[in-house]
Amino acid sequence: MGKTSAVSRVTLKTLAADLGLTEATVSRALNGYDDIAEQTRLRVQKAASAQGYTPNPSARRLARGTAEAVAYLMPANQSGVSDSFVGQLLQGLTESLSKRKWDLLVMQTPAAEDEADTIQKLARSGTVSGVVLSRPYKVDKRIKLLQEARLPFVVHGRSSDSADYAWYDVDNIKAFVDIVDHLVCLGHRRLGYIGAPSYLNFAHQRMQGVRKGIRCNGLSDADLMVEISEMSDLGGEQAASVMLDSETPPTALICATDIQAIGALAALRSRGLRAGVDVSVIGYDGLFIGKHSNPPLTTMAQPLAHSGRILGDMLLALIDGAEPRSLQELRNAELVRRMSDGPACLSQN
Amino acid sequence: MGKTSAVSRVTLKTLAADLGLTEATVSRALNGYDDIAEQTRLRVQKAASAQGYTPNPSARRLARGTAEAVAYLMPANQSGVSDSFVGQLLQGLTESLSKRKWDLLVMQTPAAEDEADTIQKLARSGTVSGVVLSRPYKVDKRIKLLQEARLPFVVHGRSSDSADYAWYDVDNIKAFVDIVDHLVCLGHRRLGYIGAPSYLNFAHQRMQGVRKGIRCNGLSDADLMVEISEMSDLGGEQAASVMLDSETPPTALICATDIQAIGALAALRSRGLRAGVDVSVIGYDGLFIGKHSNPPLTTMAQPLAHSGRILGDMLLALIDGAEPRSLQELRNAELVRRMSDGPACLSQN
DNA sequence: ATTGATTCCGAAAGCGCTTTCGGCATAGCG
DNA sequence: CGCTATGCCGAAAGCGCTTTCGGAATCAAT
Repeated sequence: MGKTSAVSRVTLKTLAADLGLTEATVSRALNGYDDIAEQTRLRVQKAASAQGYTPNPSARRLARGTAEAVAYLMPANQSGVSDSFVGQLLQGLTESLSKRKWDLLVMQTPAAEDEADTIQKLARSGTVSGVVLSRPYKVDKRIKLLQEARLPFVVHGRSSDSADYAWYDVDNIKAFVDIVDHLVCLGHRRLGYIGAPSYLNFAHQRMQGVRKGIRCNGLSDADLMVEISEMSDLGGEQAASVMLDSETPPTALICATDIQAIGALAALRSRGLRAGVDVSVIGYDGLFIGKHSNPPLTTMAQPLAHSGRILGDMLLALIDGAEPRSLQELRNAELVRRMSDGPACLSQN
Repeated sequence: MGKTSAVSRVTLKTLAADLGLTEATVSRALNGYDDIAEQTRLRVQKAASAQGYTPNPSARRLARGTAEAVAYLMPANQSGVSDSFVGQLLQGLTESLSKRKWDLLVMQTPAAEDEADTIQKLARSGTVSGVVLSRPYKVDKRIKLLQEARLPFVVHGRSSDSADYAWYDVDNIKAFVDIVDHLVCLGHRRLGYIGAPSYLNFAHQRMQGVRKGIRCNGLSDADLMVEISEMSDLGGEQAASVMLDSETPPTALICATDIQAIGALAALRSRGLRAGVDVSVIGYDGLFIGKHSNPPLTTMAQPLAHSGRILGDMLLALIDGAEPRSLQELRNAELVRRMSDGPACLSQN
């Protein structure tokens, strides 16, 4: 009862029998071998589509020894706020994979303990012939495991040692240097940085960018106040509060993510400070929602429009034998000025 | 070169050889058959984990005749704004499925033309043993196709005829009746409704809810102004603009989704109108971002915290043979009052 | 000691498909 | 007309696993 359809499947065997041919011949006819008479090929194709034949993927994969599928390793849901980019990424991935009619699996790497186990299983079982990994850690065991397992993979982002694998990333350092440049141009000299936990490599990179920007602009570490918070609006709000309530509050707040920046805006509002006038706030991500925050958020927008497709294409190339090192793509983020930044408020100096 | 690892896989055969047993015995030992001596079972399990044996899923699926996988049919990306709930849903689904170690595939139903084809292929190929469908249309061909294919499925939402399949949905009608009630209580008598395309059934339901609320409160159709827009901030803004610029603008705007509501807020601002004071705006979804809009958005929050897990559990139950009709769950949305609603502004009457 | 019931494992078939190999035709050549 | 090429298809093995069936031990019972 229930289990599976009572409808008799149409298999190669039944098809072949119907046509008076062998399974082998039908298979080759359908798979474009050139030792099949054009006429029979047509006959077979017609019958196949007429009877609605669809090859059983398990059988084909078993026989071919290939998975015809890749896995996307979802980032663990940090602090409640589910990542809105996941949907976009998946969409691009499916697009890319559908060209070969491959399947896309999504999995979550479980607790750190089981990480190794899970990935090794994934590799050894041959469930997939490739993996897309999102948001790597600074040192990411999963990457090492994938390398050891010789399972092709591409990373959305980079870990600290990114030389030997394929990745697609945004130049976080440059992005945050640019932010600092921008703020210094506006006259800001005391900056605050609201960072994210630095085991996430992008967070580390962004922090590096800020420090580099400070140096390049002739400022010193004393001019930079740093607070690390979790990646949520509340985290950003708390971090901003700490800085704003300090003795010499910064005149500009740089945030590792838009979510935190939006929290920072709330902190400003609750203190009667006007973002973009009294204190500048700049975020990173280019989230849609920044357009509607109060005030609209100035942000570094990262290009992730086609990242899913790009990652998918990279992975396919990799599986086809391309060199991982030849598949490394670095994009630039772009400053989107809205209303939360402005010239340094001199009265505060 | 590339393709697959050169590392010799450990299969049932090698394992069996190592142990001096038959593949059959090893298989049964690993799969909990009770005709295996406890002692040998232990021996086998030890060797298996020591050598890192992981069964080839394709082979197992082929032999067992079951897919051990389900598919999630992503909603087509309406108008650019990718749906943030997808990530959350997938997380819940993977959780639920991991209990059985099943795989989760994500696919997109392609253009309407290929819909039938795609679903029939999905069913006939036996790629998956179940499907989760999101955001159905008012009349949804996919549902009929899944029924005909006798492929177990659960729907996140409902189509117009929801009697015979399993679903998990929010009571949209009640939610919007409640919104109308709330606004009428606040003294509003001229309402505007910013709806979504009604081929999406939830949009249809919400519209019904509004109309019902109007009737129940003794108002007439003349008291309701309706604009349908696409589900985006711009759509909402345009729809709101039309209504606000009309001869007798409504004193309250009900929006089918938060995204549109946020657009409506923008329309208010650009006209110098204060949301919650001059005009009330209420959205639906309970999106996180509404907390930070300008002003914070009053909204009907739908419970989707565990929807993924619930849908997954439902699907598994269904595959186990449960009656679809016994797997229908209706939840209620909850009004979250923030700052965008308030008493009707009498001066406008 | 003989019988019948248990316990445990091996043998074998098969899931649906792919792919190599060989063989029978037919066509082309001298 | 005999020869080698070529075109086209069938036979068969095998991918790695599951599952039914039967048989060889071991045990308890008479």
